[in-house]
Amino acid sequence: MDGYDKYAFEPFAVTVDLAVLTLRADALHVLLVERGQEPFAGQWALPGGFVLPDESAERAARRELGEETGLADVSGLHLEQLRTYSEPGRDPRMRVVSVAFAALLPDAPEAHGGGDAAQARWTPYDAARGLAFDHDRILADARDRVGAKLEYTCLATAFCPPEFTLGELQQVYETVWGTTLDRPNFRRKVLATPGFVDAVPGASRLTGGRGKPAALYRAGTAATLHPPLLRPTPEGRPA
Amino acid sequence: MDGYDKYAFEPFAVTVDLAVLTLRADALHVLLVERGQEPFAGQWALPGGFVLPDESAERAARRELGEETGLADVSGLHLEQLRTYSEPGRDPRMRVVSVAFAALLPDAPEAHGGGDAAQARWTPYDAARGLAFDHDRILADARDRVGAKLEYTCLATAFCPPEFTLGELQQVYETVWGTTLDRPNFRRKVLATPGFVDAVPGASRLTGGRGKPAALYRAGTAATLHPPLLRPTPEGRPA
DNA sequence: GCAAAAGTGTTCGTGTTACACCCATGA
DNA sequence: TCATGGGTGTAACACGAACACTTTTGC
Repeated sequence: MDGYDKYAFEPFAVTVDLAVLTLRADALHVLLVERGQEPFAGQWALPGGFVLPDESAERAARRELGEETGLADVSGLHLEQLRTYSEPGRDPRMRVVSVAFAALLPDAPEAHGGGDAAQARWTPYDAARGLAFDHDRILADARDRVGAKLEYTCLATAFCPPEFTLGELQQVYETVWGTTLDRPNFRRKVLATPGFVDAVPGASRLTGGRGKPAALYRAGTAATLHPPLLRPTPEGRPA
Repeated sequence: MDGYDKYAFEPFAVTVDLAVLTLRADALHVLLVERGQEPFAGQWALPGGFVLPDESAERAARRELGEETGLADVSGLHLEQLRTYSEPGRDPRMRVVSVAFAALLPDAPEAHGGGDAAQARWTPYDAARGLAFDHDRILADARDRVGAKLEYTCLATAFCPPEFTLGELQQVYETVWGTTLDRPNFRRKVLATPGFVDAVPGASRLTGGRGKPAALYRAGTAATLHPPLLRPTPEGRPA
């Protein structure tokens, strides 16, 4: 920004909105809160709140994440800034600029509703329509971003518990992308990427009740995938 | 955001910062303005300004882009939201939240300095250090984003004039990435991607003074590249 | 033994890489 | 005719897709 007319600025409210995503029963779920007052009273919305005077948007997002999920420690969770929504009419009351974030959780504690929200609920992504404000759009952007970043980053481990099987990791990809992947090829691809996952020596876990127990892995230190793990059916090809 | 304590918000100034990028003499250049007042008086900074009460950040960015570059029509230029910078101390005067954008220009008009800025200048990317505020960081983020998007989108044409040769398009990649590419392979890759470029029938242009005139192309309608055009030396591999 | 899930091996085709080579133009 | 840049051809190779097969567990 520049410094001319330093006091000729228009006051805005700055908030954060969170698309808190997790995987439950092999389906993408998002944390929604029920609005208690107008506008959009009774409707569902993404959790969020004001950015306080002494904190950054990132800090505000992490604070809200802790309040809304009820988790004791949210410091390790993946939080990603999506973009900022600033259309003048997006909040009917006043001029509100909102910095949107996506948060990725390994597993979801069922009980919540802490913080400001009267009621909070995990909702399947496909059922989360008709949200307050422009939250439908924010949620769709969050899913797009996460889906795209699975291709070229190690983000998928953010949906997994500290120790996980390759089958669970594959489920993350299949659930977010809505596709199926070839298990042998997926396995090779992941293991061939140094730093994506680290094997837990000797550890294994029975997954489906039957079958061979799967070896356990931890998230590695790598952040990006080279070469990327591309989706089977690319959609972005306008004739 | 939620609606509780609807008037208990802290007023923020909201601004936009622009990393206006172009290619001059086969080098990435960025548009900088010289600050006339404190803080950072006399230092160079990215152009930008306040978001007005009735406009979105995107509209503000495009307005500033027109003012700073002096171009009559900026409606066709590529403008991309990078992220929002909201650290409490980033502006010593007050609480300023800034939405950063990258703008890509095909060619740069030399004369400018319109708008608010006392002086504006195209600066080679590598020479643009020591900027005011956190603009070093914003500029670096802009370059990273643009470099990454060249891999999997058709963004490169945004640096080219309406009609361009494949050699010029290749120069975009080589300049932004700082690498060299194999010309025959680059050519095939681009032409094999439907919608990336459309041939201008019969048209050709002499490029280097000598040599065979190159065929001309226009930007196509496709937005993404499948499969992507990966950089020769991937850097994001923490071992 | 059978079903189910993990893990291994192998083939085949596509796409990238690395070159050699030809074409058209200005000096 | 030479230098320069555009354009074509092609063989080698790597990678991913597809699928058969083995292993280990619970019932």
